[in-house]
Amino acid sequence: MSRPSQPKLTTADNHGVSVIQSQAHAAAASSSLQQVPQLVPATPAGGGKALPPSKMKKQPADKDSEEYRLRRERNNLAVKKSRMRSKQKAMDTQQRVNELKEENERLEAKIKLLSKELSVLKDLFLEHAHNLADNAQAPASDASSPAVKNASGQ
Amino acid sequence: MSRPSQPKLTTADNHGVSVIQSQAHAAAASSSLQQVPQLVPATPAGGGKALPPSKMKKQPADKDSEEYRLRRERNNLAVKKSRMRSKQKAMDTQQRVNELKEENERLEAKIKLLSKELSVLKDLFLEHAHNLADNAQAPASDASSPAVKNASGQ
DNA sequence: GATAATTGCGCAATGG
DNA sequence: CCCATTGCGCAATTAT
Repeated sequence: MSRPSQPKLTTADNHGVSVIQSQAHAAAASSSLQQVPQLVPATPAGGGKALPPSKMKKQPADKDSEEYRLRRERNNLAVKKSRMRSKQKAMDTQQRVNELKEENERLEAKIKLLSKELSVLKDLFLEHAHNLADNAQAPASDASSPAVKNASGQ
Repeated sequence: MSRPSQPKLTTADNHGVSVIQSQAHAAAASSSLQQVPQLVPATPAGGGKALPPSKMKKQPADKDSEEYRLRRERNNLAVKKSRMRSKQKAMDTQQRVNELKEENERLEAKIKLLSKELSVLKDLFLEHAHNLADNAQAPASDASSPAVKNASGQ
């Protein structure tokens, strides 16, 4: 699922199967399903007005009709477009996931770093606090007393 | 290995005559006629077939064949399954995006918090350092540290 | 080689 | 009315 090979196709006559248009039947298959042809509510003649909210069935879609063919083609185009978009969107979403994952890792790393820094600073603070306490208890020496001595307590 | 397919004209422009897929359902709705002219070589007689690199056309897929119908049905099932999965996957991906977004926000908030904490601690540190310096310079005063001004930055 | 999975495409119904 | 979406089937390809 990685190489969208081109859907190469050829002319209509290379496979013995492709049939061209001009087939005005909507037949139901034998066992399975198939769409159903519908009755024809005649042709809307005249000014084509007066369309009550009744059940109005569409004509069986004259496959030969120029109109029909035209609409079909347009729709096919629209379908193609829509599907393309859909696919594109999916890919974009996938990419978004990747980006977010990356971002996530970045943030996680940053958090780790900050935590570390914080931890160090806190330790320093505690150390200082102890020093101060010591100094308060034994304010004899004037300066330069980084050496830790007291080791009692908990 | 994989040979790139041939160029397939899929231009989104107007095709004069659209080639409809093989939809040669011969069955009629009203006037049922379940007789489809199928020209099938039937069972290959004779021994082995020597079909060298020639053009061998597939048979027009006998639509009436039980075999055919069976395969179609299976394929339809497979198709449905495949599409379902595809759709599901897309949804999952979308959801993943949402989750990651949330997670990111969470992390971002945490970073903000940690940064704040760090900033405070650093300020405190600087303050202390200044106090110490002051004490060293003027060790005569008692214990009245004036609020030091300081502006740390990042 | 057979079967299952994918993929492109067209049709029709339905929703804007 | 036109376009967009969507479910569905067919057939060709590809993967197992």
